[in-house]
Amino acid sequence: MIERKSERTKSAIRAAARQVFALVGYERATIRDIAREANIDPAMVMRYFGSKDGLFADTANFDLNLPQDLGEAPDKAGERMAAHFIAVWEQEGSGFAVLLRSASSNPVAAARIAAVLSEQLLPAVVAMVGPQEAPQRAGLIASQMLGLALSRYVLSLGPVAAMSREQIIAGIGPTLQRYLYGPLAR
Amino acid sequence: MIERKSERTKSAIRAAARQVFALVGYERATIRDIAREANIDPAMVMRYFGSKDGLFADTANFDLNLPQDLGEAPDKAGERMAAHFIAVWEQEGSGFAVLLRSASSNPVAAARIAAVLSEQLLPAVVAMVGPQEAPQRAGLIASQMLGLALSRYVLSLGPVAAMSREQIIAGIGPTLQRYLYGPLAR
DNA sequence: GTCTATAATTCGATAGAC
DNA sequence: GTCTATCGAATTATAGAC
Repeated sequence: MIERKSERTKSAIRAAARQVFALVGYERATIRDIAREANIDPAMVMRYFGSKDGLFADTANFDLNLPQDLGEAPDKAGERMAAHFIAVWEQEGSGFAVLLRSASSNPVAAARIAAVLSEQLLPAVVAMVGPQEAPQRAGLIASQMLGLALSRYVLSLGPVAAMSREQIIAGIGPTLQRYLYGPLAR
Repeated sequence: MIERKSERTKSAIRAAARQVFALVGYERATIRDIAREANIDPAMVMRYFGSKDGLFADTANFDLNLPQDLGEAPDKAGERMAAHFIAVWEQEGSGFAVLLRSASSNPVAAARIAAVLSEQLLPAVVAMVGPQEAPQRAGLIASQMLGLALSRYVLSLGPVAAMSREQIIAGIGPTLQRYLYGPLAR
C-alpha cells in the first residue's frame, strides 16, 4: 500500500502546527505561518482541518499515561512519578507544550488540562490513597508539575532550565512523595 | 488642589486595563474592550499610553516585596514565604495576574517574571543559604509558586481553587522549607 | 481634552479555476 | 488535490475637527 498523498500532507500540517502552536501559542500562531513551516499552501490547512480551531483541537492533545504500578512501592512513588512526568513531556509530539503554552489565554486548552487532572491524575491518586484526600493531594501535585513545566519548558527560566533531569527528579520527587502520603491540613 | 481630570482618566484606564489583561491576556485584550470597561473613548487610551504595548508595560508590574526577616526563624521560613506569596498575589492591583496570564505568549511579560526571579527571589535566597546552591533552590521555589498561581488563579483548577488559604500554606510551606534548607542533588 | 472618521494591516475563511 | 484571488471582519494607530 502506498501512503496516500493527502495523508502525508495532513501529517506535515500537523507537525508544523504542533511546532508553531507550542512556540507562540494559539493566538499568535497563524494559518499562514503553519503552512509556510509545512511547505504547503494555506488553503490546504482549511481543507484538511476545517478551521484554525479544528487544527488546534486536533493538535492539542495529551495523554499523561500514568503507569498502573505507581502504588506498589509507595516509598518511591514520588520520584517515579516525577521521572514519568518528565519523560512524557519530553517525548516529541506529546502535545503538552501546545496545551500549556496556550492554556492561559485559550479556554479549549485550559479545559483539556483540567480534564487531564480530573480524568487521569485524580483517579490514579484515588487508587493510591483513597478518595477522601485525593482531590487535595492531586491538586498539589498538579500545581508543582504544571509549575515545573511552565518554568522549564515554556518560560525557560534560567535556574530551572539549567538543572539536569536528575537534579529535577531529586528535588521534586520528595515533594510529590509528601503530597501523596504526607500529612495534610484539614 | 483639585485632582486633574486627566489623572482621573488615566487611573480609570489603568484599572480597566489591569482587569481586562488579567482576565483574557495580552493578545485577546483589545483597546476597545478596555476603553468600554473604563467608560471612556478608545482614543484616550492611545493619547495617554501611546500604544497597546505602552499600556501593557505600564500595567504589567509586580513587586514580590519579600520581607527582610525571612532568614531569622529558619524553621518556619517556608510557611512564612508561602503565606507572603499568597498575600501579595491576592492584593488587588498587584499586577501579578496580568503578568502570569500573558507570560506564556508575551515576551515582555515572560521577561518580567524572569526578572522577579533573578532580582528579587534569588537575592533573598542567597541571603538565606549563600550563593552556592541558591539558583537551584530559588528555581525550585519559583516552579512551585508559579504552578500554584497558575493552577489556582489563572486556570482555576477545581481541586486547587477549592482549597482554603490555610490548606495551601500547610501543603506548600513544607515544600518551600525543603527547597530552602533540605538536601539537594548535585 | 474629547471624539469622529478612517487609514493600514492582518487574518480567517470562501469561491472557484486548473 | 492544489493553488490564486479575494472577501469580510477585527484591530491598532493616526489625523484632525470641535
